[in-house]
Amino acid sequence: MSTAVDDDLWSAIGDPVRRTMIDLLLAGGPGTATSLSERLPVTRQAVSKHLAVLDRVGLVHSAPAGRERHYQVDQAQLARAVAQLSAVGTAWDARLRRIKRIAEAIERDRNNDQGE
Amino acid sequence: MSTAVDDDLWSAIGDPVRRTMIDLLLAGGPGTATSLSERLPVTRQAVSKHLAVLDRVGLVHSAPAGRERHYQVDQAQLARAVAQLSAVGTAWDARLRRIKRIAEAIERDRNNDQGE
DNA sequence: CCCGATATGCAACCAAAGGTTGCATATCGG
DNA sequence: CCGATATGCAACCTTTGGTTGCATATCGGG
Repeated sequence: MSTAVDDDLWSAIGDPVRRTMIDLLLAGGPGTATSLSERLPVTRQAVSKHLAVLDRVGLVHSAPAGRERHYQVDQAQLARAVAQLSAVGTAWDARLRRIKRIAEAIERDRNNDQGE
Repeated sequence: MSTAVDDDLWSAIGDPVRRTMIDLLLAGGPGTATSLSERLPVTRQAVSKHLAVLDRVGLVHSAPAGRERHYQVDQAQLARAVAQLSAVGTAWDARLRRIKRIAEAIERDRNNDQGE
């Protein structure tokens, strides 16, 4: 079951640029649109839009500091996003294992029939 | 470190409709664009486009069967995608723990300074 | 064998999202 | 006070997800 909020979280971290931005903010601490854009293949304005998206879903918080605006990751919300990721991952993983188990069962049955 | 192929995998499973499609294919076995669209809030044509995207990154395979075309999940590729998910998840998780540990260390130092 | 029903595929068209450039505004610092 | 720097806002372009309409192909009963 997926809620609208969860889908928002997913699409927020689904963008590769936004994932890299989160990486940079986690690795280097709080940063600005300008400082992030220096390490990304897109312009400051594009970064700014991505930050707005991340802010809207609560993955980052911002605070004005003079003429700059500092952004930092909301750790609780990111932890929640990580939980979403691993939830989908484990769900698919379980399905794959179940399918494999069934396939093996069928294989065994087929061998039995041939043996009769 | 992310490669172009990995980004393709990510963006493929980043779309909520495509994630649901994979869920449906895993739960119900092989299906067609028409059968999937009956359980999704989008038209058959939209589903068809999504299937083309999933096919292009190798997450599903298709085979014509009379007037139908059956799609099924490529288990190995999906397993790889799941690995990508959990890799990013654990990386962020590790960063979060490290940040928390550093914060606690700073807190301890501050208390020590006050004690001097 | 033929014809209606069903499953696809292809094309045109629309709206939202990601990206860019250009310009206006605000703050820092000598 | 003034130049340099950091943002914010707006217009515009391209890609992507979604739709409708139409043509094509196959299945099956009469």
